[in-house]
Amino acid sequence: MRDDDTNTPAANLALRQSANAREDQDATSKDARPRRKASIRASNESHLLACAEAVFAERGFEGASTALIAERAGLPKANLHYYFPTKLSLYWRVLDDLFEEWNAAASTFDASDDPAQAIGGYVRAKMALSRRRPLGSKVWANEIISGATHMQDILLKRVKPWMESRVTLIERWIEEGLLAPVEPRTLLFMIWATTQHYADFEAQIRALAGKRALSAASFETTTEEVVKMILRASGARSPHA
Amino acid sequence: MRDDDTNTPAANLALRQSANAREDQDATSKDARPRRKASIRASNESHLLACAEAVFAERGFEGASTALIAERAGLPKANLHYYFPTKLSLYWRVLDDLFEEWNAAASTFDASDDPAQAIGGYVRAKMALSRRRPLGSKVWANEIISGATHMQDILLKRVKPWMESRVTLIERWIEEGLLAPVEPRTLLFMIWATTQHYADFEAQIRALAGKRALSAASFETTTEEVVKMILRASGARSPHA
DNA sequence: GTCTATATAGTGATAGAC
DNA sequence: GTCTATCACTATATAGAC
Repeated sequence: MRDDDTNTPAANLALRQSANAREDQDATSKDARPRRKASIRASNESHLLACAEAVFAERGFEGASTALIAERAGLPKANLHYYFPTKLSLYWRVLDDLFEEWNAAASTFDASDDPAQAIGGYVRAKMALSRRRPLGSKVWANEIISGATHMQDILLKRVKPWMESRVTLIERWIEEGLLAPVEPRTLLFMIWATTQHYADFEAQIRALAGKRALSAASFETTTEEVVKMILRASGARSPHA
Repeated sequence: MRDDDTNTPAANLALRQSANAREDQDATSKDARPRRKASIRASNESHLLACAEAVFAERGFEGASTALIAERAGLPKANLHYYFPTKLSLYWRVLDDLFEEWNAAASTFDASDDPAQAIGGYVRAKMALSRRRPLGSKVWANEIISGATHMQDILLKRVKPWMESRVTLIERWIEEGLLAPVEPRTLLFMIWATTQHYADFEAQIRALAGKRALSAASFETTTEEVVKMILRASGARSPHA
């Protein structure tokens, strides 16, 4: 929600206020008051979450300050602490949000029984996610680099089970001769690393390959290039060929 | 130098002092004084650099504090500022150090005219570096994620020229039919992303694959698995086959 | 639900005795 | 070359008027 207006505090404030105003117009009936309040809360919270994602991405958890997040959101710091009592509670909400997106992309892995389709589709979904929400990917990366102290639960209870079942699936594909005898986890790590690189190492890619390399058209081409290379790496064959 | 004693301040102090004592024993001649002083400086500086690398890796530049770095080194904060006037100067020294290692690994790319040898050797060198100095890789990753503001010079003047010439080389291999028609930069990014993942995402790998996955023997196997997959992805053929 | 003012602790950096 | 004491500043978080 409004995840592209995280730059100047002034612009943010203007957007935020017009959004509130729009919601106020609908609030004409008797029961409007609680609905409007709820809307204000929802609007401010999601706006703060978007700004927090940007600041956590740029400076990590310890380096981020609630003052800077509030400033970007065009709100006083005390307001931020009204919605999110502690910096950690705000951070957790951001991480939780990110996992939901991760999970949505993960589900594309099961879209087909054909390994080339499944893996190709998953790589495309991960590349699209890197493109659409690079800041989120950076927050995740920062969290893992810093030791993943706040993500042990997500990793162990949510990500690990997903990985285990996908490992089993990949092993079956190998047995059926549809994939080269790869180590399934190594393949999955390679997919994650390569696709997330286009979000996390954006600044390096820009410096080395020029910003045109990150244009929409170029990103499409790169995505298909990555798909091709990952499929070759995994030795995927069509089941009916 | 002593890059594995960055855990407890007490242990660090003990090691540091015994190192100094060892150096003091050699300082018996007249001209020993300046040499001993130089040794103290060199020893303290490199010890501080090692501890700084660990703290910058865990918390990023903004999140790291000179107090914490000094504490890990078993030195008072004022001492750190005696050797490194500002936090930024310390950070730059760490980045500079890291680039030297990056550069050493990069040179392995030119060890052979055979693309399979060159690429395979480079992947092994990068995996070995991830294994030997994961904290350094994390500092680099953190710096790029945060926008690479302090690394523009290194990226543009050192990394980019290296990449350009390697792109030309890869394009020649493709013309000669020794490589599949891949986009050279996409291949290089894939190599970097995949190999550095084993350093930067250590915590995630540990959580998902268990710590035995990061044992020495397992890492060797994984390295060869990664080499195999990258070579397949690039479609490398031997020039004399 | 908003926001000024502030409590308390930590920050980078320095002075100056040893 | 070492280290205590301290400066000016910023951090998270809260109180309490509006």
